[in-house]
Amino acid sequence: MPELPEVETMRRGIAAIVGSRIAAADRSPCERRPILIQPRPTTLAKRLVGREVTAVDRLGKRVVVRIDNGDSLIFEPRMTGLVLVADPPTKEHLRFCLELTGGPIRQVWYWDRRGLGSVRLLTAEQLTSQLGSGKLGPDALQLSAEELQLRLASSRRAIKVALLDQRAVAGIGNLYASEILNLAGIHPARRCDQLTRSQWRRVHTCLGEVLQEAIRHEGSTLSDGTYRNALNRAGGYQNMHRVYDREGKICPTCQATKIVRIVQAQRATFFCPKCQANRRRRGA
DNA sequence: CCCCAGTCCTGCGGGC
DNA sequence: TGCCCGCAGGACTGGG
Repeated sequence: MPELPEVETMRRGIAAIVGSRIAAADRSPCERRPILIQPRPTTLAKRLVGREVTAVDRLGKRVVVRIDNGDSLIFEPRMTGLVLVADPPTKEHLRFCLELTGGPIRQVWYWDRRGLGSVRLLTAEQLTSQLGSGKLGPDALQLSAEELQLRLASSRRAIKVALLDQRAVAGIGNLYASEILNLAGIHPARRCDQLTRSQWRRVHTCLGEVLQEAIRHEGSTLSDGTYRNALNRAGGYQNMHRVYDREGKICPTCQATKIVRIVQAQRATFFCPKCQANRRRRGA
């Protein structure tokens, strides 16, 4: 679930660790099957302890803690991971802890109910080869309309499926793909190679609007309540959702048509059949 | 190139 | 009421 807005909120929640020194790094006592930690915890701690944090970045849906020797500690939350500085939702799903000195934040926790996520320490070379531009497309918020069109317009895939491809554009997931296309008025099954230039501009504009607004509201906490910011507080953007998880409800744009749910690439897609009619030109 | 199904995992909600 | 099954999907993999 955590997509660009949620991961960006996590990043901001621990950004104050820049300049702090790492005092300890360890998996937390957790009876669950251990999550992926690389390298093994003892080696990882050896490489981290005593080092200084130089930056906290985001790469797509991952939080990247930069270390003063060029290494990067990558938190990848996947479905249910959280990066916390206080009060976890439950103790039993705490997976990893970073202890810090010399700054306002003493501990950064990685919490993960389902445990599909990971904590990995990568060298600069590993980072480039595993998460560089060949593996991960440009960030959704650092992308011009022209580049978006250039990267996707020759594809025969459905636009909604293509937006989920992290090699094309990094950061968009299942929830925001539906939201973006509803705001843009484009049918999710429309083939990329059939979108007009003005439609690509609209996708680009709406992509920025939806993601920025979601960041402003600190992300979406769905009914399962899993996602929280670093202070264990729920986000607010779920109250702004136009279509996601709103099958059968009235579309907020046309105020007339019921939202429909379909499945694309084995994932749920929500859209308004009236505002997002599947034809080349809208309205004309 | 692209598609599909399977994999990891847990909690919840529908159905009986 | 209680239990079982299926579903949720981010990233990845293997087969077609």
